[in-house]
Amino acid sequence: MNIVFMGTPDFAEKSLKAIYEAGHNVQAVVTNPDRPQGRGLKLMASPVKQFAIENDIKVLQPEKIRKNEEFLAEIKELNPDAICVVAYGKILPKTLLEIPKYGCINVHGSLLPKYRGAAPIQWAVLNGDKTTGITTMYMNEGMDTGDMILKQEIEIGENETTGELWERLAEIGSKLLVETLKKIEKGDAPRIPQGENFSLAPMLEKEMAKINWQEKTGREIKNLVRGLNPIMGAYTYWNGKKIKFWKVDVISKEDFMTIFDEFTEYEYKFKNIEPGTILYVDDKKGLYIKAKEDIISVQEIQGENAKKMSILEFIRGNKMQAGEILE
RNA sequence: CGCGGGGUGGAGCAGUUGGCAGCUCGUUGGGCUCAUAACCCAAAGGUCGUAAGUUCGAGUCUUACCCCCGCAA
Repeated sequence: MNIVFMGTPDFAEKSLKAIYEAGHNVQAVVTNPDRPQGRGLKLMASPVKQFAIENDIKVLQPEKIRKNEEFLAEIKELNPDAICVVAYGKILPKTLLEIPKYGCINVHGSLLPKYRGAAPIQWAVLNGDKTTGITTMYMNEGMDTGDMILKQEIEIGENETTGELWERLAEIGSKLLVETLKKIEKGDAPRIPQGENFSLAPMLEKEMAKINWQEKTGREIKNLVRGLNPIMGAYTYWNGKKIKFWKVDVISKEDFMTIFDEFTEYEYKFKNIEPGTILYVDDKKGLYIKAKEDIISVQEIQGENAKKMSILEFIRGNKMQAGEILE
């Protein structure tokens, strides 16, 4: 099949590679323009572009698509059988959607119609979902509102981070896309409307990365930490310094009391301790912080201007003390 | 010329106005205990990122370079 591929990050690169290796003729790749990125703001090519260059595929990088006649003409010229869109980051205009005879196929990182939008994988982890998956669909003009073709569900691990889930879904998505194309080619691809019952997964806002000790339970904080790893990292302030948590565990109050039986005699005080307070810290057992209901045990942490490290290493160099309050 | 932090024994850090290179952990050896991510004793391990400069004397001040990291997109 003649295909034009549109996508930008590594998630998309997996799919591009899969259809390329499945023997489809990738006529061109459309990806976001190179952006200054990384330290020193060097101009970086997207993973999709890099793959395309390595394999001698034509690369198009329009700044915008809507009302971009030159770009549209170029695609028409190629006359692809299908356009595959994976994490491209732009909504496509009708004029483009109508070009390929098999339509525009999208790989989405959730089980639609749940989590339409830019950050489905992140939200699945943030909300502590047990399962999620991949959906392929025919695109239309809305935001992930097209008719669905294939779906695959997977379980989310108890401790799985967005980054880990992201990679697994990229893999699954690439396979599902190849399968979808196969079905389309044979003409037996289903077309399932999404219905009215949907939810949204909007882009993540910067503010949400700050841990709200007053209102969040330990479990919610753990989901936040998992969900924001490795995109932003959930953070809080210790002694005026920003520290990020990359990995935490939740411990119930009861279990905590078992580990530190000296606390049982103060249990009556426990309710009055402010959330965010360091209950216990040393370089053997780690760092324990009171959350709204339960207790958080920090595993992996990152100090200001430092790299990630295990909590034990961090404590050796940073003299944290029980009773200090994080905010 | 986007902003900022940093390179000190294996790990994480401290090192004050330049004046004997330190702390916690780990490692090795020994001891102790019913027992622990327990405790006690001892030891090993550093050209303080590289090069030059200032100085009686530089981890510390100056300059250049290399490397690492965070923010930001």
